[in-house]
Amino acid sequence: MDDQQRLTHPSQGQVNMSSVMPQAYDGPYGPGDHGDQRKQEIGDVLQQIMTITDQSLDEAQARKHTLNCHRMKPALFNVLCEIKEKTVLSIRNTQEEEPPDPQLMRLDNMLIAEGVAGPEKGGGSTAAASATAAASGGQPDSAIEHSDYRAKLAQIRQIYHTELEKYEQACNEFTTHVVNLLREQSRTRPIQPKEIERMVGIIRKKFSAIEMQLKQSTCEAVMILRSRFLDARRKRRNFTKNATEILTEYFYSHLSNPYPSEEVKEELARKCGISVSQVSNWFGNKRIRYKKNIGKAQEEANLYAAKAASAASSQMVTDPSSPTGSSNYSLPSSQSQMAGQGGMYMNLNGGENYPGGENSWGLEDSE
DNA sequence: GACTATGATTGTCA
DNA sequence: TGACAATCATAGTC
Repeated sequence: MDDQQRLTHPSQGQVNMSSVMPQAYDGPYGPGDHGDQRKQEIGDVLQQIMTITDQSLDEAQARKHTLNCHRMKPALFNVLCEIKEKTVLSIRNTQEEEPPDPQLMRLDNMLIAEGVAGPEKGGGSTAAASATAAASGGQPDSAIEHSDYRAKLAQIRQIYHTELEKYEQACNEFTTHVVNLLREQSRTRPIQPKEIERMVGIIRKKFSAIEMQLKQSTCEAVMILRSRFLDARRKRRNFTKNATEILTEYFYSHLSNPYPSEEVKEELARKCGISVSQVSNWFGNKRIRYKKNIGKAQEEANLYAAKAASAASSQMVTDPSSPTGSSNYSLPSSQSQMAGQGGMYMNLNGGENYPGGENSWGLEDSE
């Protein structure tokens, strides 16, 4: 039996589309079988459905009850089922599992990495702690800023979780509400469990879009916080006068070979209260800037030479056995003596131990 | 606000 | 991988 036949054939016990259409209706029991009366009844039922939303809740409940008990209800329900069957076909295949949103995954990963989402790790910013430590080299200032950063991050974390909780709660409430509504409606119109699932899916999708916005703005907030607190360039602090003094002294007392070993760098870092990489940076910058501005550097070198010489002479008075008084480091013997006597610095003008002279840190005769 | 000093970063090279 | 050179970005000074 084809569709057309089925739709118009009354013997199957089905009420078809045409049965609710007055112009095509012959009555479920055949033509002339009180057709007009039944048409009227169905018309009434439909009218009641159309007006049900305008009525008060109690009234509507009562009407709903009447409708449910109506003898034509199963027949009408079948019609609706049939219509549904036809229309749902088009959406049936649209519910395939979607892959996880890469953008959402990226946001999630970032929030976890930053300690905003996921389990709280040591104040919510282990990553921040390591980043700060690396950037600051353990300066006292950084401790204050670090705790400040942690506090702000914890604040962001708290807001994020509060908002997320709110969204989830609202989503659950709304979903429950809609599911209940659909279940209730399923008594008067055909609603399959799959449709309810689909509706739940739609709601969840809408809420996850809101959630994504929340995650996005949280990420932005963390980025701003990070750039404000952790960007090393932004938080550049000049070294203490003492630290600069120590480094400069070492530089000029090793001018023929201003390349401290790792051990010396560590020692300098410890004395200056900075990191080894900062020491490396400092020497890198110093060497380049020394070369670039040799005239000015010589002035500075002579200043340190004079200082070293006076220190050495006073050392000689108090401890004549000491070979050097200018440096706290275990200098190579020749340099120590030169530095102790101010010889190396004086040689600057003679062009022997600085890049402007014969030794341009080619390192062949650095020691 | 302009200018300089300076610590840090980045890209290149040996 | 360390050094160098260029550059950035902030601090400090005038």
